[in-house]
Amino acid sequence: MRGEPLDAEMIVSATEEVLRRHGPEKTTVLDVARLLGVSHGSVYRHFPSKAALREAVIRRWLDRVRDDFAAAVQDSGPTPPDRLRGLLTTMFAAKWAKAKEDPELFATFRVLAAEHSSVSSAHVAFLLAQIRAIVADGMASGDFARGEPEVIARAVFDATSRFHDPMHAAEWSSPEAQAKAEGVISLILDGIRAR
Amino acid sequence: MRGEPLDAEMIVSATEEVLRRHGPEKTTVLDVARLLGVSHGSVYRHFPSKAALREAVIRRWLDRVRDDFAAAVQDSGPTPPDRLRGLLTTMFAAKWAKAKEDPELFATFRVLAAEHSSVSSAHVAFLLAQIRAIVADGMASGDFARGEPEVIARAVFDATSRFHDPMHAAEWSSPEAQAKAEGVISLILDGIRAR
DNA sequence: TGGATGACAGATATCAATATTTGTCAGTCG
DNA sequence: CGACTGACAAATATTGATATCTGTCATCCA
Repeated sequence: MRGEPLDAEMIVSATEEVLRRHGPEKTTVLDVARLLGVSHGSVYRHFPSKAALREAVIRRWLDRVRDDFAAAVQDSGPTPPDRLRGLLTTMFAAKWAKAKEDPELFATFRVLAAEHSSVSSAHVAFLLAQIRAIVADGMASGDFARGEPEVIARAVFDATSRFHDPMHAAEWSSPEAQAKAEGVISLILDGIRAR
Repeated sequence: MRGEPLDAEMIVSATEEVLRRHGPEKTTVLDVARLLGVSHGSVYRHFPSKAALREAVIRRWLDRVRDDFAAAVQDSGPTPPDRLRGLLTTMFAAKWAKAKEDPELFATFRVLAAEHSSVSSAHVAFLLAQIRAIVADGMASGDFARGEPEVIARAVFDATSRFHDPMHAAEWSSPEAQAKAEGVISLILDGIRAR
């Protein structure tokens, strides 16, 4: 029935497709197997449980978001303040665009991310590291006031939750969202700038 | 069966009681009428719909929160930076305490607040006004950098969403919550301080 | 021999029949 | 008279009988 041999990657792709079509509530292992033209027993040969399969899907999804984001962030500006502003702006824009273009799919991945919090913690850790790197640079160059980069990066992340946490996705379509984000970014940049 | 005449206030209190006992999903107008010893038709004499009744409940609840909060905020400190820190700290502490002491009831009011967004917008407007007053004072006294108090207050409010928005209540019980809040408050205070 | 299958038990979801609730209003009673 | 009642239609929720799904495993077959 199929030419290729069945592997984990194929199963994850098929699961993503079913999730896209039916949403997180209605996707069953049986649907995934059906799409692949195999029995559901075969899926269980590659993943120990439905939960593990869903976790693999959200992990791959977040890995792709990470790669896209890393690519988009390259060229922000020369000085740390500009780069931090660029990083945050890019981060918000990327999430807002995804949420807007396909709200259903975005909600689906939000459910999966909530289900597998350790995977999303890793994603948060990555974003935090990006911020911390710029903060540390800025402290070294004298653009930012000295302090603990880890702590400052965390504060920047927390202060901007409203603009990057998927929990707030419903607010992102509001017309003031952009202005609010800029207000908070400016406040933060003033907060960490050297005096 | 009852000594007192039936009025809107009694009905709101009874509704609050039923909500406390059964949660928002399971409270019916019939339950409320039963608790009061009247027919449900009598309730409809005072409120045009179940939604209007629920709105009255959330409005009274938020009015009480506002009064408690206004009382608690009186004595924060002499200078605007101290007062702003005090205001935010008090605001977070008040909400965190409520959420911790009775999470079910807190969740109930969260549902009602989401249902009647205009009522909660009014509450947000009150909190914003409190922040704006201190920000404006600080600008006048020279403690804070000059700017548009309205805009700055909004940025302060948005940057601290994570610590006051009931949406994030689940995170408030985490041990790092306090430290995160302090990190963001410090960042903000540095951001608005005069240079 | 090792990946794939499908029958199976227990858990979960679906669906239609039934019961409850919302909101109205003509009528009761103090 | 005017606050209150309770019968009622339409909307919504509950229930329990039925169907589907998850996860296991003895068996198949390439």
